[in-house]
Amino acid sequence: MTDKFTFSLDYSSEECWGRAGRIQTRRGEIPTPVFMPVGTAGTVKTLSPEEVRTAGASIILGNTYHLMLRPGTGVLDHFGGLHRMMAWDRPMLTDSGGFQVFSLKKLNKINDEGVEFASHIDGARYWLTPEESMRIQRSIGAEIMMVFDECCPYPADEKTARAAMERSVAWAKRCRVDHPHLRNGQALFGIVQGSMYLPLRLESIKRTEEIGFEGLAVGGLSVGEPKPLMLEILDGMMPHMPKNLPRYLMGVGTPEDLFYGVERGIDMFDCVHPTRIARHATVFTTEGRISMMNARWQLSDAPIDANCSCYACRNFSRGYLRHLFKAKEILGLRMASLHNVTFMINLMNNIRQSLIEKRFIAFRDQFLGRYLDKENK
RNA sequence: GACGAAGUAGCACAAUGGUAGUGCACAAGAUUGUGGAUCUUGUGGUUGCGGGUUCGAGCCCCGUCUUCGUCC
Repeated sequence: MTDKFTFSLDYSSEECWGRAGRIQTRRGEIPTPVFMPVGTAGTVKTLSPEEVRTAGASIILGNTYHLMLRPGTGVLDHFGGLHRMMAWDRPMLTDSGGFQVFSLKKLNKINDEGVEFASHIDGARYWLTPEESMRIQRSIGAEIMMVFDECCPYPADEKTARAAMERSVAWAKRCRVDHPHLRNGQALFGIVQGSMYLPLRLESIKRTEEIGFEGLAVGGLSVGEPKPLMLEILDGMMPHMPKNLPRYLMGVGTPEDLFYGVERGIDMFDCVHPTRIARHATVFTTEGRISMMNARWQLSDAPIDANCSCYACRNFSRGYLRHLFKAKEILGLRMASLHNVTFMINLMNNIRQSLIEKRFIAFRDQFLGRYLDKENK
């Protein structure tokens, strides 16, 4: 494998901040904008790698925190990394574990050195530092690694937000020192923090960009704040984000979020939402979200979405899928997951095409008009 | 046939003589860098039937029907 990692732009929209490009990696190309399915613990839950490929995924996520606890770096090293262990040969991105500092509140200690976790599996204590996160992410072996950051909760006062931002910058420098440009063939992305304070965000962009990374992510959004506030912060930030780097909005989003992000210049998205709600029977359609548990589908011969190319939509009725969920059959979770992942990826492909063909705004308005208007269903 | 026990929401069960509840099921929501079936809310009762006692009965008394058990 050659250690390549480049980002190039095919087209920048004149209608909005959106752009279409491609990331070249040693394991293949990632067209952008891209939606990345999340495979936290070495699997996109319920789906085989072949299914994830068929859904059209060009890259998936793995998670440092979870993989460090289980199977651990010893096992990962034995198998020569996660790609080989899970039989996924396309690109991969790993989160740094920083988010779990925020989302798993059972951490005992956080200081400038790092974070002490109590494992959610057996309570054992683990130290995670920027250097340790880099070491673990090298064992996993993803094409894209993320810096170890501190994501502060919402709401947070300005002092708390600044402290988390300062610490994230300091940790980002340590990550870059520990993991120089394409060490081990792996790229490293910085993460912008600053909570809902635009001045902090802008300072974070500047100081993180100066460190020098292969991509820049927006962290700390979609953590419970109102959607308009998230978009307001993005509006303020995006014009100041470097144009020559891929821009990654972490942990977002929903179908509508893809439009909101792309038109503001985001190139990469990841989110557990599509696969999580799928396991609870909620699926996307071009006319909005529906629950496959609803009684009204009992006698329905229709597929989830007649325009969808996934296996579930080509073969199964809503009536059958409802039965599977009511009977708690695993196939229901699998088919809903496959559909939602396929839906997000196809939607992003269409968004990319609409950008290139200079009709993004029209496509956005047409899609959201139907998707968000649930009254007509 | 005799004796005993039990009949309460679709199901399984609670409820000193004082506003009939819980779980499951059913129904509708929620879920955003995943702690793998979670959380929230809601619908649903002539307490087998008929009398009686009581200010008041799911509960006490009588009758009756049904089910289960034991014995003949």
